Amino acid sequence: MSFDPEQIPSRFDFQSAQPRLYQDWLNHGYFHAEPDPNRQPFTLVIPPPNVTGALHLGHALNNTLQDILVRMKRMQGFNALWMPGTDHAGIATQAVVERRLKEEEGKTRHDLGRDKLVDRIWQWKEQYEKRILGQLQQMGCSCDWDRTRFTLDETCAEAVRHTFFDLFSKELIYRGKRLVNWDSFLQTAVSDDEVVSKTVNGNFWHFKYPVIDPKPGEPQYVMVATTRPETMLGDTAVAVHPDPAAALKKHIAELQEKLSKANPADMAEIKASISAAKAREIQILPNLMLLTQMAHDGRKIRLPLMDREIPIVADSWAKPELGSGCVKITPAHDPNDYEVAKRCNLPMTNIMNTDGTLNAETGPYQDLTMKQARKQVVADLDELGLLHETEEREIELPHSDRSKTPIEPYLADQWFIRMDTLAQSAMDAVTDHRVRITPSRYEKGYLDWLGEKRDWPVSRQLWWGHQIPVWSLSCATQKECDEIQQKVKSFVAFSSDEAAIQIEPCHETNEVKRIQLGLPLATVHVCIKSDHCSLESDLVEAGFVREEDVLDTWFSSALWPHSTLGWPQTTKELEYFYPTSVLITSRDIITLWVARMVLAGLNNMGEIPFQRVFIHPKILDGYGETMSKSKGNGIDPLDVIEKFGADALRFGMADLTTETQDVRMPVQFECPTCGHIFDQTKKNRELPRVDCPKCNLPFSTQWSKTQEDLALPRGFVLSERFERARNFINKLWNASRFAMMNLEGYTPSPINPSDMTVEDRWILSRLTTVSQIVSESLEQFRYADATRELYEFSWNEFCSFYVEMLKERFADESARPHAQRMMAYTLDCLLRLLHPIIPFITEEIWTHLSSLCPERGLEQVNACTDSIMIAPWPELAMDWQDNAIEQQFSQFQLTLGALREIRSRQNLPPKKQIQFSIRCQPEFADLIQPLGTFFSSMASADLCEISEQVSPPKINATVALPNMEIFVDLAGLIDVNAETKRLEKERSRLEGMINGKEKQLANENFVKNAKPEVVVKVKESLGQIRDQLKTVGEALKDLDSLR
RNA sequence: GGGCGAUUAGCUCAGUUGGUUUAGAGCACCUGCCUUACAAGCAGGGGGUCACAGGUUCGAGUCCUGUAUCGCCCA
Repeated sequence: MSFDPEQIPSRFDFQSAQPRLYQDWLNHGYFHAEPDPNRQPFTLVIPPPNVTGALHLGHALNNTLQDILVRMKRMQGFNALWMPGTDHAGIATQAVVERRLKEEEGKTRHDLGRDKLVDRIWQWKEQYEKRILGQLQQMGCSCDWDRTRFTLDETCAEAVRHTFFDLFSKELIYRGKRLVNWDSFLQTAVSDDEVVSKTVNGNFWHFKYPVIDPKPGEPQYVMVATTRPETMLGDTAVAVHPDPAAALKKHIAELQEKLSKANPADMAEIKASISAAKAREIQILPNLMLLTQMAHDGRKIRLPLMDREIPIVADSWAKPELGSGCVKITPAHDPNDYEVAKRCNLPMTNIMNTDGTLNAETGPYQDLTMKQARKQVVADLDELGLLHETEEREIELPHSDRSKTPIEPYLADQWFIRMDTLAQSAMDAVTDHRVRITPSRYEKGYLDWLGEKRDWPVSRQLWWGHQIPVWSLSCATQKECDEIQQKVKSFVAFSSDEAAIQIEPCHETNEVKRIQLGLPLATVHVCIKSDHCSLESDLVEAGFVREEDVLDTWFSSALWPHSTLGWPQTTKELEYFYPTSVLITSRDIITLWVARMVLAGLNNMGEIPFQRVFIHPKILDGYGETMSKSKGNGIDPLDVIEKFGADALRFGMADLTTETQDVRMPVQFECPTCGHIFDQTKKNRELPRVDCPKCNLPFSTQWSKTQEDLALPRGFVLSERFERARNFINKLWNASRFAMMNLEGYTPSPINPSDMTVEDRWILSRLTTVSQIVSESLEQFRYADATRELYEFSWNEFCSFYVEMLKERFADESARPHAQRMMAYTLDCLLRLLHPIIPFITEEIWTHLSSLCPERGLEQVNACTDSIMIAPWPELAMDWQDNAIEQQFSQFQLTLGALREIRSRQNLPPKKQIQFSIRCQPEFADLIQPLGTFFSSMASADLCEISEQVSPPKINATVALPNMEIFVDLAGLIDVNAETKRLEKERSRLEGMINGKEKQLANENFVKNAKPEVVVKVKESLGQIRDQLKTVGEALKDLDSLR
């Protein structure tokens, strides 16, 4: 292939290059990995994005980091597998589809039925999965697409089923009545993690419950208060503290303790609390003590409206320092009351239907919604004269994160995973560092959460998900129960490898009550291991009914590292690629996902799922708020790719990946009409149309709804933070372009060390250091360090110095072949180091470079690989690191900088050639001399003389460097004032430093205590600075004489 | 209430175990340049009592304590 380097455009056309290069990689199968015992594997599983919606910037960050790592490992020779896939995200996806169904067709899921709804969700999934995978591809992700999995596909389903069966058999899964967070809109239980607390305006109602047959001196009523009066219909007790006097005393003591440590601002408030508590000791304590006694005597009160006798119980949940000191107990609808009921052995009365209306237990209130019932209950109590007071106050109300409706605590049948041993195994794996979490501070949260060992409720009353493989049948008597078990075991297809039985006794332990309520004695559960088993039909025939509920999404995600590799089948992939090497994810799912993967991996595989976990930062907007579509401050990665290119997106992402936990990214709008970029504000980010402040023309946003708004051009939501990366890519492109323009006639040959110039040795030394730093940084997930190193090196060393210095050598026929080889080799290495971060541009340049120099190398010439993707990772021999050369070069750089500064201060025209001389020791002259000619090309300054004996020209500008004095001949040019100003500034800087150092050395303690080498260093530099000051002083004197 | 983290230039961030010539970068700003790789560029410049108050130390942006503000997570 031949091409004309002059034709290369001065900007990288990423829009045309990206799809072309990506397709090329796909065609060559570079992303695909097959087990190969002769090579070492490196495995990553993608945190499967959920199919609810398109990817956002957080995903872009997450996947960029994974791709960088996997591309580097691939180049390092590992057999690298990046396993891709998506997550079905049960509740989230079903909620989205249901909402659309409602909005567009006015239907509910029940109108459609299970199968049809699930069909709809599959359609949604197909659409979004395609989009998500497309986004990953546009970002350049090198996933092994042949192995793409979905948490609801057949392979994953088999893994889920096996796991469920295994845990069921070990009795680590059980069904029980538990108080769950009930989402009455979606009609499912949601886990604690899916609940968010919101502060809303509410009321605090105070009611009087009449005491039954009060004795003389005893209160007529017990006062209780609640924010949810309708729940009183389900009250089964009223509680009072078992020792209110002691509790109140303790409370006061705690307040006093707090007061002693408080700062003045808070004191008044605490003092007020103390006096209030003390007043209580007088006003309400006697009454409470009386009630406590009544509780012990088994006295009862009459629950109004329901006309039910309920006990007064003694329980420490009732706080004597709060309200009336008594609290109503609604076990089936309040988590705290539920605990009280368990402690006091109280009945639990469920008053709610799954749709949030009241059930038959509530008599006349049946079928009312909670809201209606609240109104009615308050009115009815008021009517009876039992409403004491209504207070207004702000209350914390839990809401479902998915449907945004208030959560109803609700007593329901749920499947649970017993966490004690499983959680412990996952804790041990991190404690003994089989699994290492980076940054390590996140270990604490992981261990704390698992340490609670709370059983994990895994059933969800949804239709989208893995349906629980359990068939159940209730029985009324023990005999029936035994017979049913016998029958199940007699089925032809039954074997204990394929099916397991659990007996769940009725939660109602009171036999009389149980029979009264018509509850079964027990329920027989049969779990079947595999699908399509004839056992299923046998069971159904015998009257068993399959559990309708599906499993929590995290159940299937927990298996991801092994299920994607084919478990429970013993595939060659599983044997070879498991355990995976690294997991990269964000901190909000350490507990939800990471912890569960560890325990599932240990349970199913007997081995950890990954060796290392890297937790990356979270991207916030310029106001420090989480980016989200619902706020309008979300940046679409595709917009960034379209405007800045995928490489810029990736480089930008890597560049902000420091150890910090949050990074801010100010968000801007870009006007589609005039291109003006301006800050997004909390106000304009919510508008359906925005007027450009520059051209005044409106554009549409994600909020546009009306025909009129939608017809407007769409404004981009972007961040200027990607400009730095885009500019860097442009710089690299142009440096490479320059290289191409000068590689004509290149002949491959090993590079002869004796031909090497100072700058050759310098760039090789730097390149060696840089490649080492980049490898180490990426190995330790210090992405920002790697990008910064590469940025600095590419721009400030390679472009600003090495390429500049090569210009002259390319023009010299005799120096040209060597210079070309050096250029080809250096660029080659730099591209390889950059490739994992910016794969597209490096591949494009690689292709160009290879067409001009198909064989290149340093000590040895090799044919380059077809693609940079499969080129080896640069590992330069450490011999190339040369401290002396680097020091020499930095002396040159200092000199050049000084010359440029003088030119600038003196306002000399760029093309005006100047002369200068250097006075220094011979050893320094030897350093600078070989680079002398570059002063001319890089600063239009000719070095006339360099020696110990140089005497300054009559009219000159002087620069005092350590070990060197520079004199720029300014005859006929000098601006005395400018020069005087410059030197005076320099003088005061030097004086300041001398002052500081002298003080330091005058301090006996410093000289005595500091490390000797530090003291020596200070002394040395003081000497140097003094010399410099002397030079500056003399120069100023000379200048003065010119006035 | 508990935990984690942040606070460094107008903005976004670096600053490796305390000690290189008294804090760096990008953007923004000022000056001069279309110097045949790059104006998304080149050369130069201005701008910071490192949130505040104590402490440890010969020496603190860096370590300790407290305070303030902000963010996230958990209850």
